[in-house]
Amino acid sequence: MAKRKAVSIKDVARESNASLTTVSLVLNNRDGRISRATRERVLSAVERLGYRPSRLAQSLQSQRSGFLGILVPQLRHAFADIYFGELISAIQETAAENDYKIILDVANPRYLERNHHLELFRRHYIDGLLCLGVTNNDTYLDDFSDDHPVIVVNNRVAGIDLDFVQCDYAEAGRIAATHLCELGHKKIGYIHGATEVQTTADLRDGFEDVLNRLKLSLPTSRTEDGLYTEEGGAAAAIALLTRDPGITAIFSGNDKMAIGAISGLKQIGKRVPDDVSVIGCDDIHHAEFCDPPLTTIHTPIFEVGARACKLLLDLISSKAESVRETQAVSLSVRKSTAAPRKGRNGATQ
Amino acid sequence: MAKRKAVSIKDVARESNASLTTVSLVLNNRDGRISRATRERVLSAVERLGYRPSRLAQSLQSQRSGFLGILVPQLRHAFADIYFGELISAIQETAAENDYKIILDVANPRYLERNHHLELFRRHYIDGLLCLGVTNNDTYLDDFSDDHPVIVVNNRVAGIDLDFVQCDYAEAGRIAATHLCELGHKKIGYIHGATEVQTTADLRDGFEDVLNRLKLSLPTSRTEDGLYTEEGGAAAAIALLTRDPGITAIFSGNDKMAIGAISGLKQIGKRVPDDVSVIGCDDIHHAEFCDPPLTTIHTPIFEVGARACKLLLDLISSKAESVRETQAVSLSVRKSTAAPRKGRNGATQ
DNA sequence: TAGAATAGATAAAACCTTTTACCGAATCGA
DNA sequence: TCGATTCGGTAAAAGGTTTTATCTATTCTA
Repeated sequence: MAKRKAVSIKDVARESNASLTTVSLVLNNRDGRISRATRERVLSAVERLGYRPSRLAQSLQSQRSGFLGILVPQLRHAFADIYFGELISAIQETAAENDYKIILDVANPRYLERNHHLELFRRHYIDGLLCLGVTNNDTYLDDFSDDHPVIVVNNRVAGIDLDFVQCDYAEAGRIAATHLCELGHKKIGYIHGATEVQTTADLRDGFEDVLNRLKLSLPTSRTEDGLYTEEGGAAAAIALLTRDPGITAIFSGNDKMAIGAISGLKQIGKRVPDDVSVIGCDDIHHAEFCDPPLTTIHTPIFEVGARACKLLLDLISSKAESVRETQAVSLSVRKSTAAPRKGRNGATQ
Repeated sequence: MAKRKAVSIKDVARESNASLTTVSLVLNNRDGRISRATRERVLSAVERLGYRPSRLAQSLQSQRSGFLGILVPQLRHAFADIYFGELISAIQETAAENDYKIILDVANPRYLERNHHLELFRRHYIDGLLCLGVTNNDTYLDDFSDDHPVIVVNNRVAGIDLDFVQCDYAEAGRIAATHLCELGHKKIGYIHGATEVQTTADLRDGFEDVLNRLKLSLPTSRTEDGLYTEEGGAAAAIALLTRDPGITAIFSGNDKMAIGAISGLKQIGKRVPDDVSVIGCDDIHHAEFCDPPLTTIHTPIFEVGARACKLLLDLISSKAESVRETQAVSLSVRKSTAAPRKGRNGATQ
């Protein structure tokens, strides 16, 4: 691993009998002031030496790093999560198309305590930041001053005035409720994720909204925390059905928990959708391949990621002042929901 | 977004009536040459001004970027894949512990054609590179010269002499074959992933090795490509059983395809494991929550990622010269494998 | 008290670009 | 032929660090 010294613009200048400036001008195509002969001489020297400008020096000079940061929360192996993966894919693709590179950071307590999130800007690591998996407890978002381009992706933070791009989770809740009610369900259980996530609150609001309008309530006895995980979803479903065997349908705050719920229901001898319907939210790739294939609300996660990245770039280049966008969602009907069986239909209990 | 000028070391020097050098010396704790009084004066100015050294300037000076690159292949939404996610989690965690940050790049054809992978080093983006999801077709790996720290993660490349950290896939194949044979299976199908991946070849070699030793062959008729996806796994399982209904067990090159295979088998009325046993490889988190829970080979992916990152850092700091490591794998028995039913046991066909 | 040693601080070079301001030579108009 | 353009090119500053070599007091030794 012997580091041979990197070739710099000086070497090119010497090799081509031109000045530093001339080389730089040629390379950056600054107005056509350089003669054809000189240009070719420089270019051939560049080729010969294999010269490539140092991005460190360029960034230092231009005061732009060319990096975008992605900040994800600390979860069990954060990046192994399909939801974050999808967002990150979208962001990196969009960034690459615009000649930006992506830096990945995990906002664990130690990280925040040491103000590493602020260092990101202060020490010129990045030109803009995308925050994923944010909750209402993430007060560190308040630290970012107005002149730091920051966008919250697929979420909002109650009480903090930040730019965001999100899906319409209130509408998602309404669609799920409407679907189940139209099938004839009356006693519907709800498995929720972390309540400190704003979109989770939106989802529930939309869901309850429709239920209330139809005079169907959502008592806390039909509500369980599924911890956003498969295990949690399974446990929640079992708890719900044990407490209230009259439940004929379950709405789960995400697909992971929905898949867990189906597995939990099977464990206690319930068939899906014959005995209990299950509807999820997200439409992860895997949803199509469970047994039964999962009916769910499709949320355009990839598009949200791509859009957030694009708008962040606009923020950086001052093409935009403020970003607040909400994307439409839709129902994706598969095999995990059906009409309740006659005779068990709510009235039994 | 009015950018107020960032405070530099010069400002601190002025504010504290000291020279640039003194400030730098204080900040970097260079030998105790600075008097207590001066040190405090400087530190208080730093505090007052909120000064943080520019990492661009530091990197330019030190010729170390403080970044590690992760290069992943272009797949459908690469980062949404659990396998890559797990590796990336491990790498980012290890990097952060060592004060390195992670840059994410996707090696699509355009990227490689423009030699962006070489620019990574030449233009001082990164100090070292980790290549994920590499195949034997990835000749671009040959471009990296000896003085560029590069490690291939959980793979090798036939014919190219590169550093790597991997799981013992040959052993994984042997374990799977042994498990199925011990249960009494004779006609075993095999769903493979991309044949251009070296570890896939290792896996098959180990698998066939045991089969051959027991005088059980693996004819091509019992072999199908599952494309590494759930859909592919489902289609492959259906194809296998259609072609040879006597098959009583299937070994799948990864868990995703195994889960797809189970779903495919159900579609054609086969029960798992009653009619057909299925064993996977990887032990992804989800494997525990399928129906039935998947028997699989546990590969320590997270550890491989962490180890690869650690060794890359050793390479960078010249603590290591060359890296070649193979991690042990183990059998994780769940509910998707069982002894074949009497009377259908191979002899039928 | 002269000379040496030491403590404390600094000027300047180096890292590598881009950009501004300037200079000399050739060309042009009158 | 003189003055003004234009053309081709360059020196130098700026961007923010770290480090080396150097300088000036002060204290110590003989």
